[in-house]
Amino acid sequence: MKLIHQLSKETGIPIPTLRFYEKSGLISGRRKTGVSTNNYQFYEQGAIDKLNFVQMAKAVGFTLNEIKEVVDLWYKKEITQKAQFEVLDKRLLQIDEKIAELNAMKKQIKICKENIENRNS
Amino acid sequence: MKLIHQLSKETGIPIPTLRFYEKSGLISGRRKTGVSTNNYQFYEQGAIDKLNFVQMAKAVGFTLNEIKEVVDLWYKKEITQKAQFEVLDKRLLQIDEKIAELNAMKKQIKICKENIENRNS
DNA sequence: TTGAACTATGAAGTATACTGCATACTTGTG
DNA sequence: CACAAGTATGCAGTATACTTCATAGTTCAA
Repeated sequence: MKLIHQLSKETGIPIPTLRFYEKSGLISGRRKTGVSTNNYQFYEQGAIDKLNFVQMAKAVGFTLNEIKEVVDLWYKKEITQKAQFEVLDKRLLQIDEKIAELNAMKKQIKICKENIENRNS
Repeated sequence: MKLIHQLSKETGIPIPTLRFYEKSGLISGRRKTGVSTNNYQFYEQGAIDKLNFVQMAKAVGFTLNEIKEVVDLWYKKEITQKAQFEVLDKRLLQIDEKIAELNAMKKQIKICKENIENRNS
């Protein structure tokens, strides 16, 4: 049960960005039951898990919408198993494509390095 | 020696985007020597190589600026070999980080799939 | 109890990467 | 030689993902 400040500290994501993510539907807190004097939102471990995933996915070029599709079914039972697997399997394919592209880039950069070595020797 | 239309066809990148890339310094054509009636830019194979690299790098989350740093030394001799290697090695590290992140995401998504399977059975 | 720190909300601003529009000139085909 | 298609240029507009600002209310330590 963390407030936004602590969530920010634990994930390294600035508070305004977390608010933006909340508004975008990526994470959501809830008010403490029985407290009506404020509107402070409390977050659980699940929010941290989601945010860690968001950071990884962003780093490899997924859009927030693509990430949201996965994160949305993190704890959901409403949609069918088939529909859930469709989303997840699509992402797994994208991931493998990205890994292949990264390996192709490595190859390309290594060729580039060899060219530099050869013409400077 | 291709005009922008053909460059677009061969890479699948829309002409306005190619113009944007040219303005950003990612690619550059040159005018046919001796022709002064127009300002048509001609591109060589190198432009295609660069654009293929750009597309891969973009797909895995590199920014145009990061990509430009690599592409800039594609055919350049001016900067020192050490400086060139620095840029390239930095990108190689980033690539390995991204691959690690993609593998972590795969693991996460597979766990997510297992959870779905278990709670629906 | 007061003031610093924290929280919420809404609206405006910024950076990146395009995307479209208007204009104008050039080239190739029937 | 008309005219469709291609090229160049500049500027405005859009989408995504934040980031900043202004305002206002809340909590807690001294």
